[in-house]
Amino acid sequence: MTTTEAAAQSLSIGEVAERTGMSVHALRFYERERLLVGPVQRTSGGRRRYTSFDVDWLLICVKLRASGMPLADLKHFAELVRHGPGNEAERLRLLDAHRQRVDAQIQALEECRSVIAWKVGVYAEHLARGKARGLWDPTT
Amino acid sequence: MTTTEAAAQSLSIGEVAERTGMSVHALRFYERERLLVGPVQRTSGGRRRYTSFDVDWLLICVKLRASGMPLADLKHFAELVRHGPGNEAERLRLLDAHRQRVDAQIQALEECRSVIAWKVGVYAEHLARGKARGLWDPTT
DNA sequence: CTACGATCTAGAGTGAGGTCTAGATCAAGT
DNA sequence: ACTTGATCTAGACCTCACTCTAGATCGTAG
Repeated sequence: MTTTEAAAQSLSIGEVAERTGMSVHALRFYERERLLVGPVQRTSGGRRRYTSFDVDWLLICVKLRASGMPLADLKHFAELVRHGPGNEAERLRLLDAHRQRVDAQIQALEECRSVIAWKVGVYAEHLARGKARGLWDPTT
Repeated sequence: MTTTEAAAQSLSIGEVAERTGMSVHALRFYERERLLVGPVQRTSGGRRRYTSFDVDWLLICVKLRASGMPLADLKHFAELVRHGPGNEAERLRLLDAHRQRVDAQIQALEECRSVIAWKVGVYAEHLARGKARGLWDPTT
């Protein structure tokens, strides 16, 4: 076996990049910016070793980022978790506020979608009816 | 009456900013970047006068941007419309590709939403059951 | 005529979120 | 020992989409 044996317990930065879809650059950047709950462990040689907790946290980060949470909020959330139990109410507020923003975003996107779909329909119909007929309103 | 009389036909940049939700800076920027279909008309004094076509186009731009279309694609779309009839098939392709991206984005957001909602539930339950109990998995 | 706000231009600056580079070090295979 | 590829650090650099600045001009109200 290769590194896969020890990997059950800890992963290299490259392996974590693969599993999370982040780049190794981004992983180092996140650590520098204190976006992780704890500092990442190191081998005697100075290489990072990520635990499955780290990976789980990163997977959550990926979801939060994908849904538009700014890094500042992510950092705040990481700080809360870092300070341990006792601030769950604030974590809840943070996440719930974000959930509401995501809901709003989905709504907005669905509205955009229908506008776009309508325009797609206009073009499709235009093409179906045969090409180029005189006055073609560029805004429709 | 103020400017509202002539405004039925053409609007100042400030009025357009109000109606589209864009800033006057952004409006000038869009023009410089050739994101509008035509050049904006000017008064003898050099002030911009926007037609209702311009405004309609800008409202479409706003929707496309809000749904994540990059300015480069918007520019391409503007070019196609600028070159008049004959390229409707390409316009259709462009818009339809974007619609598909929007669909994917909505799907992704809904997935994020459910992950977040689940975590919100975890915190809510934790709080409901009374505070701080020993081993609290920071990743859940 | 004077003020004053809105607009003009060219170009510099901003903030978010990474991404890349250089030069060194580590670890594994042969 | 040598080669190769992954990783290390600090810090420069990048793209995107605006946003702002300075200094001039326009246009309207008083």
